[in-house]
Amino acid sequence: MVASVLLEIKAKSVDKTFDYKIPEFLKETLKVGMRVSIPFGAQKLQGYVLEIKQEKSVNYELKEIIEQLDDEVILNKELLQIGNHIKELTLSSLSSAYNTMLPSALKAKKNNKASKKYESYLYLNHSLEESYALCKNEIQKELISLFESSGTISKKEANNISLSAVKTLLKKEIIFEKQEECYRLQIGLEELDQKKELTEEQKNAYEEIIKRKEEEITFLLHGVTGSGKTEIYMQVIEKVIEEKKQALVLVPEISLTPQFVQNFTKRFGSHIAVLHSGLSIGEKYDEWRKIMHGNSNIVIGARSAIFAPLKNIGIIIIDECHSDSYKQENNPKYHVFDIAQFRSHYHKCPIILGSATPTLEIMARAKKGLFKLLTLKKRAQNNSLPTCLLVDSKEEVKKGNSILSEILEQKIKDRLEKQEQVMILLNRRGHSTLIQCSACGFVYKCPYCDITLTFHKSTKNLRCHYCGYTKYLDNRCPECKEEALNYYGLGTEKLENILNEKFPTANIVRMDTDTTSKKGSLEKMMKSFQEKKYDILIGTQMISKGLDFPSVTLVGILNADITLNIPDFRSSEKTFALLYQASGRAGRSKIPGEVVIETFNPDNKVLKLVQNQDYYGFYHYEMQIRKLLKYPPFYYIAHLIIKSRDYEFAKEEAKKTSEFLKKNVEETTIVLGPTIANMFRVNNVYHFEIMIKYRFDDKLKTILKELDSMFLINRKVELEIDLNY
DNA sequence: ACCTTCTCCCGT
DNA sequence: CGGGAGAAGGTG
Repeated sequence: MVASVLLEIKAKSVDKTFDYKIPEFLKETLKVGMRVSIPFGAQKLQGYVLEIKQEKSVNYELKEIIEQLDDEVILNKELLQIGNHIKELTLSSLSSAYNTMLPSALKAKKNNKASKKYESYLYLNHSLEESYALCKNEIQKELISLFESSGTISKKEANNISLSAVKTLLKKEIIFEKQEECYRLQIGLEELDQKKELTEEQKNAYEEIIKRKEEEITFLLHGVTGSGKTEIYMQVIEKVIEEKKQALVLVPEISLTPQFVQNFTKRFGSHIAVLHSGLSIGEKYDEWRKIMHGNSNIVIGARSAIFAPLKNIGIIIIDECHSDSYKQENNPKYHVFDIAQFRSHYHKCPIILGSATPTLEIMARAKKGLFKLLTLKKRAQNNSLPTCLLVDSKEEVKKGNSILSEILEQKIKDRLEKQEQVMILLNRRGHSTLIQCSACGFVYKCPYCDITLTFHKSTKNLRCHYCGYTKYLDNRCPECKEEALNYYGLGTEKLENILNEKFPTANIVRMDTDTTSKKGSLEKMMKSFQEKKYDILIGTQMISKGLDFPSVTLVGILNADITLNIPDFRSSEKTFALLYQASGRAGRSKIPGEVVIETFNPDNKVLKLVQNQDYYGFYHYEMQIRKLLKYPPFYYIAHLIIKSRDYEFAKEEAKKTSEFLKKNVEETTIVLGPTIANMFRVNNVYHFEIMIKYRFDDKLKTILKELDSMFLINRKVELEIDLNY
């Protein structure tokens, strides 16, 4: 017997299967979808068995499989198909598709040796009554009583009660111990919550979804911030679970998982699995196996959780569906929604897209009738949306308030006195983003990328936010040796220092990737803020979406222009969503909320629309622009990056690529570029980009595939294709 | 991905 | 003609 094996190498040059002989001792156990270890040239590699057949397809002797690496199938039929789907959608290699779908414990890297964890469990040798009778004292009886509910207890737990009693019972063979697989992650059990009464609007949405719960259909649940989308999700899930099906819930950021997990455990108890990048390799592996073995009926997680190996999905929920975190930045550049659609078709179940600010693409499809639109116009407890104030930073600078406007400072003071909470959004981490010597004009830049270095005060170093280059900062200018460095550009770290000076009695916490990278720190901060141990929460965009802190009555947004000025056709949309979402964190209980937005462009149309919380105003305004400039949703965009360490080479290849495309695409397709990419030099690699705008072009994919294979020949230059730009 | 073979250029 | 560097080719 022969196995076709796909190597676990992401490179496209080996993206095909190789045949191996199945040795006698594996004939019974080896199945399609398992990993094996195989000889490949002079190396020993890992691969996935994609096919098992009787005869080999080449006319020479085959090498034998060395070892079977799994005792169960890890790529079932559906996952195998999803891999092929990703390959087609993104033009990536099949191997890189499977690679992103599986937890890293199942990959061949050196540093992820997570194995199954075993723990000792105790069992009774006799019936409960007999066991009680055999006991010599009360402590032993107490131990026996622990077996009443489930028939087994962990030895660790038992030892905590009485080490000696456990020993005695074991010795007398009243109980025995057995090693069993266990799961590392322990989700704290909460007291169960009752479900909430739905409002009229919520009930309508709920019923629409339930009516079509066996169908392959996408709902867009468009509800203002605080309209109670989560409650609808939970009641739909309840229905799904009743029918012995499972729910897949996706959240955009790890910052949102603690809140979701807490709410869901309160409602549904313990059969919840969590998958996100905050877990250790071992924990992720355990959660994955828990799902694979059918031991959880709700999965909550970030992007890659869309691949959770559930076998009978009843509902897929993509919360805050506008978030760009649902698109993977590196290869394969897939979008979660495309995978969700595949699984929705496979399991015949609905998808719910939830958001207060759907992207134009999503809303346009809903308006066209491709998605079923469900709208929630009111906040759930009937409290009003926050009032919103635009402050002109130019005027403030004139008054000498370079960072906090007078009015925002006033309002913060007021909330502190009233013991209400404040959130401040500043979408830039670090201390200062520009360090310049005032004596000679020297500016610190990354030696490998075209970007200024950001100063991080707590570690007293300068960092490149692109390639990770780090350098200790001396107070002396490296050029003229003067001690005259000036710190420009505001980041969250500096803001924290300033607020601490201005409000010395307030407790302030900062949440960004720098303060939440340590395991569990995010959960801790969230909990402390929820318990009002802090008065002010400072954060980057990770605090903007979905969080529900009822005591927050004031939201301040500093330097709202940061996102607006990014050179990207989606910058308006991103700014609108970010600011609207952040505003929505205010006034989520009885006390009405207020929002203060500081900007250098108070007359900007997008900011005005945020101020009025006018989603449809923004939608119609931005749709006109997109139509005029031929951007999505009116045109699709394919985006190419040509990169090389050799500047001239990259430039030349990019030019040739563009010419090739222009010659071959449909007449209605527009090829723009090559131009210097946004981040032109990263890690000393030069980037050029080409943008392809198209509406109907059946040939395009074939052309791009051809182009891709042409680039394989030359190893000095690389082509990256993004079909869902 | 990695190992082997091929090719080209320079040196004595 | 040997040696070193770098590109090209192949792996079942």
